Amino acid sequence: MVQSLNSGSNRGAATRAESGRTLPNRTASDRVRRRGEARRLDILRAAARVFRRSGVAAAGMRDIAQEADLSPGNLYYYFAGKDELLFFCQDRTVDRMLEAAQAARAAKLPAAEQLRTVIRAHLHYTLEEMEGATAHLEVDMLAENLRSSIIEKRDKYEQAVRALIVQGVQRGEFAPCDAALVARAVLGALNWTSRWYRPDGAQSVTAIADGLADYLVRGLAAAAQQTLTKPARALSGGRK
Amino acid sequence: MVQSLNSGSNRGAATRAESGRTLPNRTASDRVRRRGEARRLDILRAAARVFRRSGVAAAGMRDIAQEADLSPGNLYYYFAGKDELLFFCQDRTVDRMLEAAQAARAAKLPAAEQLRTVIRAHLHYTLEEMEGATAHLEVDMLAENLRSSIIEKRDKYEQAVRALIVQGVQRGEFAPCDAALVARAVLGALNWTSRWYRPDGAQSVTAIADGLADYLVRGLAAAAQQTLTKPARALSGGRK
DNA sequence: TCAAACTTTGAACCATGGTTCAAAGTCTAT
DNA sequence: ATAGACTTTGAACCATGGTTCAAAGTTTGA
Repeated sequence: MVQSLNSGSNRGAATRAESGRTLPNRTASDRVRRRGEARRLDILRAAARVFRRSGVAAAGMRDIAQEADLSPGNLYYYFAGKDELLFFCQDRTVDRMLEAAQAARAAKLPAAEQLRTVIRAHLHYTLEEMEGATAHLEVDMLAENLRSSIIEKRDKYEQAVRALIVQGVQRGEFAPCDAALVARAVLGALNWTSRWYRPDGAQSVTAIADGLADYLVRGLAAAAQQTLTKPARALSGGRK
Repeated sequence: MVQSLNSGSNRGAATRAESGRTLPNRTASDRVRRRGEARRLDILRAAARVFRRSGVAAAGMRDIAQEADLSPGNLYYYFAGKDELLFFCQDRTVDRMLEAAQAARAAKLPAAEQLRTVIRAHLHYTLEEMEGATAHLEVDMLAENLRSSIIEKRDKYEQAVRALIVQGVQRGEFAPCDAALVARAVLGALNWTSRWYRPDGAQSVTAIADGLADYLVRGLAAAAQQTLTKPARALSGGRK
């Protein structure tokens, strides 16, 4: 879960850090490794930025290298290739979202609030964190071996959201519904934001999150308590 | 609007059909032109199929040619290139959806029913018609000139949906809301279906459409009439 | 300060895939 | 049947872009 960032091919540093060779002084090589990982993260963020800006397909390794301030060839010292770059972007993001979903589900809150929390987290990780890991959505570009791993986690996340809805229904807080379908509708509405959201737009991410949550939760709320869960916010457009 | 299918580069037939040259017998050359257009449509459908199967980026001209039963080079006799192929796919689909949205809005029906109609049409054109013109969603691949045209129509469509929601609110059939955001949420939920829908899955397209409509409309319905507009369907999964 | 390990470079390699083209095949009108 | 228009072919062209690599630069440990 900690996902030390170097699981796949690691030609670079950090590999032989474990190899028990009684190093007289461990702090120094630790510093090297630490720096290496930091570098990797920087590169990853740069890549995510380019992915977001140009789209995964159009993003070239040369572009990414430039954005990360290093030579094209040097990229391959830190990552095995574009696939791995994309993979880590996606993996980090989906991990965060999964965590958030499971935490929300465990929390002692009304189902509506749980869902709200998930929605907020989802948009945060999709649009803000990790330079807006929009890459999360383009799984098709990965080679089979990497892809399946992401798909699996993605499915797990979807299950978590679905479970949250089912739970709400069971508690009587949500109206009965086709939870699988609704979960997909919610996730679709959320994921689609990456198509139209612009960082310099009128609405902040949290404003968008709140607005979407209002609508998406209302469609679920059991008729009786509809107005109880949360007073529907006024119809505004550009509150910061 | 009729979009005679050959607006861009048309090196092939149909171009000089207009050239006033007093043809002794028009029916014959008409037949040729007719056949040409039919062929173009076949190719377009084949392309759409490949786009859907492999994704726009991964779909190669050679694949498309094979799917359409002709040689790679021959494709270029009917279409200027991959861009144009993708363009026509998208253009046809968005035209249909726009039509449907405007028709629905003009119809004398409760807002909830109007929205239902749009949702059904949207999914129909996205998942079924035109071999499931999933291509509709990948605008980023087109060159600037073609892309802007599609974007424009797409925006127009979004406006139509939004207007429909606003209208519902004004009539008091929908609860007040941020119509722009809700419209995007609805469209997101709909467009996202192309990521998970499988023709051989348990639910038919109309079943999915109904299910989504139930949820998406309920989130809009004014509290008072909520149960009036449509009795919420039972929670089923696989009705044909 | 020296050797080993770690980084960096950028030019070159190479597969992929969109596109072109000249030659050949087929159909239509007379 | 024949000229001319319409189709088809598939090999070759070429730009793009991911990737490799050998050599050079820098840091670390003794």
